[in-house]
Amino acid sequence: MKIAEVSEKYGISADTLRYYERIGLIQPVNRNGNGIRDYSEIDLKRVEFIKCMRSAGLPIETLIEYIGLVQQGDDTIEARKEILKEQRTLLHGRMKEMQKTLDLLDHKIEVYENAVLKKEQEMLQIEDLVPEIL
Amino acid sequence: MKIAEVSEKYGISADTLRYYERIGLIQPVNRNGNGIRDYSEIDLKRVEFIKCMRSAGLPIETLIEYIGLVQQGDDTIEARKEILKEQRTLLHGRMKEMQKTLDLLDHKIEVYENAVLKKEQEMLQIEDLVPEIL
DNA sequence: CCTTGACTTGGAGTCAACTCAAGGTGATAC
DNA sequence: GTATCACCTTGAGTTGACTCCAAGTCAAGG
Repeated sequence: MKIAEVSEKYGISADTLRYYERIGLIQPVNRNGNGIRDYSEIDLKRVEFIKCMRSAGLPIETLIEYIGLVQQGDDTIEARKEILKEQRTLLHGRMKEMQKTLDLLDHKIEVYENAVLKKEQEMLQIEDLVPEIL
Repeated sequence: MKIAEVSEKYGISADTLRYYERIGLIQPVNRNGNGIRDYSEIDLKRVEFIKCMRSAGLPIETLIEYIGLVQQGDDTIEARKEILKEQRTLLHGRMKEMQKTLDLLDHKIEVYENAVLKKEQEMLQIEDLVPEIL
């Protein structure tokens, strides 16, 4: 699979895919005869994993460290687990913050909704008054 | 309340508080005789609101726009509501992404946990074997 | 009176994460 | 055979959000 298709498939720009590769966030992708990247199924899995982690805000540096450990083999399993656990904790914390914000947004929207309703009712009352004035 | 206390109270650096004020994210704070900021209760509420929104990743630009509308008075209620609704949708989307990532992290951690267990069991078996070899 | 320390300003510097640009190669379409 | 197109590389530029710096003011303590 060529870079444009991968870009399309995952919604990541080709520039970003190359960038990820050159900084070591994604392992080097195989090339066809002309030096053009040909993403394998495994490469796609890796892209998808990185996309998932990045979309949740895990820092690139941490992910590079993790990928580095993966490449070093089974002796690093414990270390990898620790990284993931730490990131899980951090992620969990951020989600809690976001939930608070979401609740506040909901509350504010509701307040605004009532404010609009109130305004509309006032308008109606004015309209209602018209016949009585007449 | 002086800037250092506000900074302490909310965990936002004094630099950032001044920065927020100069870009219009926080309305100008009253000064005492010597030009030193003296945060009122209302100012604190504003700081807290901004802190909450920023911690969830709402962009500064959007918040500036919102604050601008607030200052323009009641005619902007509808517009404000729309901004908040849009941000709520975006936030909701991000949280869903994060939940996916969290699930994946959980899964991977579990896999690693099992891998470690398996390794330990192998070790035990080797140890078990020793007496039989002897 | 002088120093220390918390505050002020405006502007510059930093950081993460892209994103773009310039210049080059090779396959395909006309 | 030449124009177009998608790809390549390296290095520079951009963006958002701070963060730091230099130079200055003021109040209080020794």
